[in-house]
Amino acid sequence: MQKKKARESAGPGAGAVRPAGLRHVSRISGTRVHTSVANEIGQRIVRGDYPPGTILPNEAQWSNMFEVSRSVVREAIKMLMAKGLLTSRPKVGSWVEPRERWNLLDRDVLTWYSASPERKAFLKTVQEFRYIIEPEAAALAAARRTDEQMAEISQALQEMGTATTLQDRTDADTRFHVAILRASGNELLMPLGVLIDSALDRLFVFTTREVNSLRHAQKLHENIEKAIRQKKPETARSAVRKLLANTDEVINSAKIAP
Amino acid sequence: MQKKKARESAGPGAGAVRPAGLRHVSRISGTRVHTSVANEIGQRIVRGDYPPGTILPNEAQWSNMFEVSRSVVREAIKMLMAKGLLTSRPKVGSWVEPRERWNLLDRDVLTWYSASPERKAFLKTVQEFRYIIEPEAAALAAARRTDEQMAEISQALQEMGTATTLQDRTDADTRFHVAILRASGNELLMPLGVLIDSALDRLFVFTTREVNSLRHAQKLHENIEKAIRQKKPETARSAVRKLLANTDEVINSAKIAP
DNA sequence: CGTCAAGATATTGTCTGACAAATCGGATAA
DNA sequence: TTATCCGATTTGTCAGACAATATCTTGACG
Repeated sequence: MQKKKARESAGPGAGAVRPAGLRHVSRISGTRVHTSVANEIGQRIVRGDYPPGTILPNEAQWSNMFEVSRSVVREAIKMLMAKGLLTSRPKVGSWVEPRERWNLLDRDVLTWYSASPERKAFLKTVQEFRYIIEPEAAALAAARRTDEQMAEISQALQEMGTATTLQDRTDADTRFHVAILRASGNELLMPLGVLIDSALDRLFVFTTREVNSLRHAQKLHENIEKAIRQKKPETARSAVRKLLANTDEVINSAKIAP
Repeated sequence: MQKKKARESAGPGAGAVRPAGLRHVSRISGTRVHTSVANEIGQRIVRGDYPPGTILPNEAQWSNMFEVSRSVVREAIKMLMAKGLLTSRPKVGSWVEPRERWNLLDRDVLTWYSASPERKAFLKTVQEFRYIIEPEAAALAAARRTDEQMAEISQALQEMGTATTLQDRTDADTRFHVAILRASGNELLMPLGVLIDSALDRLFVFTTREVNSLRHAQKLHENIEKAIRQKKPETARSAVRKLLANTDEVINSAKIAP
């Protein structure tokens, strides 16, 4: 999982001892420069620094700002273009596309989005979305899962139970939910795993849960696993709803962290 | 809507009178070369020419194959990378990522996907997905729609009714459904508009519907609009389900077109 | 014989500079 | 006033060079 990497703080490039001046984009070692530039620009756009419709600085300006070559800037811009964040035309430059064109379900865009000012609202939106998707996914999984897929789900559940650190537990939790999406047999549901990933990652902040709460959550997960194992779609559906309701409670009862 | 553009057949570049040889990628005038290259490579990947795990030709080879510069190839590859189709590393090259990493809900990927061999299966998957999403979206819309959003929905409906060509009708149909997604008030639902877009586009092939069938479909749409207008979530939900069921019927009763 | 280290090698990553193409805006002409 | 041309700006494309990185090979050594 590249989640770990994403969690690292991005200090000035580790291995970035460049002849002429330090890189003006934050890099983490091993990352390629165009990726960093794309991250930086993408984050700024999603964060709202450049509202939709705004003309962005031109390639030469980015190139100066970040002290990288124009090719790097161009490759970064192409990546953002591929995610629907912007469009360019000769003589006019690149401008930010309206939000409805953004590929919000893209892993990167979602990451940038989840880090933007309205974190609380974001989490609420994601939860609402999960309410729509996950119960149905579980129901489909209960109807169509293969034995391999079932094993994957069960294993993730077990790893949730035996996890020693909260981080490990969260990772296993994510695997559990994503495995269900996979078992649903609908390819279009799989890309939504990034959502859950992101949600649980955000949720991570809230979880200073005590043991009782954790045990309860575990039980709710077990119910889902059981329903899918026994191939009971309707039971699976409502089990997921219960889990989500519980998650909502956790969010609401927790004080909002910075 | 750039839907029109997507429907054009892609003959050898119109304005592509190049000094040395014709472009080896199909272009439509106005398109940029890197876009065409990305399209070509992306299509091949999604179509299955290069199964996941395969090492792709290297940049120099693409450059030769398409008779374009390496920078163009690189920009194209960056776009595909941004869509999760591939990853590259020095000395080893670029390889196709496993399908679950693909950003299937991306507009382009979806277009390539919908054109790939298993069209029928694709349509079925999309329909199943719509069953999950759209009823809930309509229910949310019924609960939260603003008057502007309502106007948008109603207008699309009306344009559906007065459309003279099947193409116009399909476009209005798409607008209708997307407007509902927008009115749902959940930003994450909006990107799914591309799905509906794609689905109706595919469906377009099937629709040699006679007048009666069209009139019936129109009525079903009206029911949805009415429920949202009257702010009745439960009614909206079931109205959408009825429409989708009708769509399924159309698909199943139609002979599969080439 | 196997294991590890150093070097050769292939491929992407980055830089630079140049020119082409597209397009916007204003100046000019009908 | 409207249409047309022209200049200027920005992205688009090209070419060639070198750097960084990872794989593979080869050889030394235990």
